[in-house]
Amino acid sequence: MTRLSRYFLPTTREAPADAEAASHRLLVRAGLARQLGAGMWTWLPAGWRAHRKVEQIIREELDAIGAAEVLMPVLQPAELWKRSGRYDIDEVFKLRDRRGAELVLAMTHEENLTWHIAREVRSYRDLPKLLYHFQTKERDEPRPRAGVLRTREFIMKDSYSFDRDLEGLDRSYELHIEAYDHIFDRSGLEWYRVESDVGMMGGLGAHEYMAPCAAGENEVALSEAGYAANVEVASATPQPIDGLPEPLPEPRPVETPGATTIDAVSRMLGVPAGALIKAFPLFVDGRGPALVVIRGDHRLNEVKLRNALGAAARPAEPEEVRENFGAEGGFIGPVRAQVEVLADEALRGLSGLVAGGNEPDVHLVGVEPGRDFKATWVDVRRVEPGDTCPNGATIRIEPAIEVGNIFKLGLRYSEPLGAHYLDEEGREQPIWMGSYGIGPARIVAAAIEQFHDEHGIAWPRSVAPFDVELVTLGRQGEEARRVADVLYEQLRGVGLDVLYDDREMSAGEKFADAELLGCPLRLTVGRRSIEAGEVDVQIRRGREKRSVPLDGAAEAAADLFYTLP
RNA sequence: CGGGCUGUGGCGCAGUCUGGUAGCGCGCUCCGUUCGGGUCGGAGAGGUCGCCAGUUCAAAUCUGGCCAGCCCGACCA
Repeated sequence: MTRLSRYFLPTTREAPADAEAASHRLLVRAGLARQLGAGMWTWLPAGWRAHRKVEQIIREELDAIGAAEVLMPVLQPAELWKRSGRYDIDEVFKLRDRRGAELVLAMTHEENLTWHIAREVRSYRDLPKLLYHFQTKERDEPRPRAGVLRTREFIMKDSYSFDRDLEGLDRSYELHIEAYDHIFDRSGLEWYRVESDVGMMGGLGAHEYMAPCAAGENEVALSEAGYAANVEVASATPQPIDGLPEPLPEPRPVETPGATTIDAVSRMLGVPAGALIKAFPLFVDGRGPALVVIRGDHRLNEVKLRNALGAAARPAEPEEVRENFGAEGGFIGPVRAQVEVLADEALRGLSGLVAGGNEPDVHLVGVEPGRDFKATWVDVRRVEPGDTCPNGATIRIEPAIEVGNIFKLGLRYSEPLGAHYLDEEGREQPIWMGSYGIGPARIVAAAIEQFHDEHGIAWPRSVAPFDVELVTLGRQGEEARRVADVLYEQLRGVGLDVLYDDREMSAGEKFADAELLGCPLRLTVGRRSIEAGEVDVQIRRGREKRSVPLDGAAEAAADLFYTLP
């Protein structure tokens, strides 16, 4: 019996002043969730229903690939985390119990599960294993934001795969791709599986599932030819430069007093920004000073740079720049540089370029990479909209929220936690692991982000809190109330989840609330429709109105419901 | 962690500059009215002005400290 008169669905006319993201505003306005503190959210009944619908889709698809659900504690011994080397991560919440024992609140559960696997798995016959769980994860986020998109405490589905070898891991990974593709299709979202950075943790491969939306924290490079990559790792063919200067037989110094920016040099010399060589003096961990150069109209991608270097790097300090280049920032360049030079691929084959002269107020014109300086060629620039993807189509860049990720962990946890097995020859082998996450709350939020209008949410039917909102305009004792009471039972009888708005309120308020909550179908029973022998139906997405005969209305509603996106 | 902003009935805000004992809209309660797109009218309830200290005859208002929240950036294995 889900009667709105007794349900807890506190809708509001106005959103909290500090809510900016559409999902944040609508989660609150539609009565789905409330904030308790920074990055701490309470799911109210209707919001929790949506969350659970997402969970159920995930369960079904993971069960379908042979994964089995478990439950693990949030509170864990710090010892495990010290062993895996994750205890020092700032985001890990740490605490002590009354005896002073150190504990952590888990942000993921690799240590926990690997610990058990290490104890229980002995033989190659015990592998592979696919396990998953839903659990509250805790993260001391530096900056919670955008409603439930980034919180300090949230429920995450994590799967972990345990295999005999890399080939086995590849199979588990492929199984997860299969399951995840189904999950996100069923969730009704627009989504992309993108290549992603394997991060500092190493790893053998990773993809992220991204849902484009305005409030997204990530950027994805997409093309019509099916290219999809996180901008952090995206590669593309650059756009050509218009008006490149004529090549010179050798670099020639020119006076460029005070021109320390790309823009200033470009204007002073009358050349396009793309004709400049932008130089970044660096200090590479364990290697010392280096210089990375890219095209003047390009931007450096720090993730790609880190991957190209195979080490972390920081911008060189001003003293280090003077010491190594004989000039201040703005006038340094790769020609006759005394340090290791890395040059972005986009510079390869160009000539007639302009570079810093490595002396104050001087640039060099007519520079040709390869001829005038030697460099290691690398791909470290950020792709730009309009670039050409590897499949030959034009790149566009969209903000997106990461709703899932899959990651080939390799031996990252099995080694420190001692997860081994004996192979057919009786030799001890490490267990190959993968981990695979999904944030149900982010799917809920992304659905709202992607599907809303000025009236409220327009849920995909698979995650809507209810399939149908039944609105009666009749008061206690009126016929419209009696008819709606019957229809409510009939709708439930045909298997629909129904929210029944039986409140004694004006029609306008009930309609407005129904559109705010955004169930795929709204059925209205009032005196007018009864006299016509009909029930009025509104399809929330697009707000299309129809009528169906009162007789058989439940079946008609169900038939219509299953045709909706 | 750096930068910016905000804390005043449940929500959204004004009042703070220029100190004089708190106001508006929505919501809520009651009465009447209306009844298929947030009806209309009337009467009410509800506030330690984020917290602590200081200045002052007097502090929402001035000063100092603290706390919380939001936005941008850094960060987000």
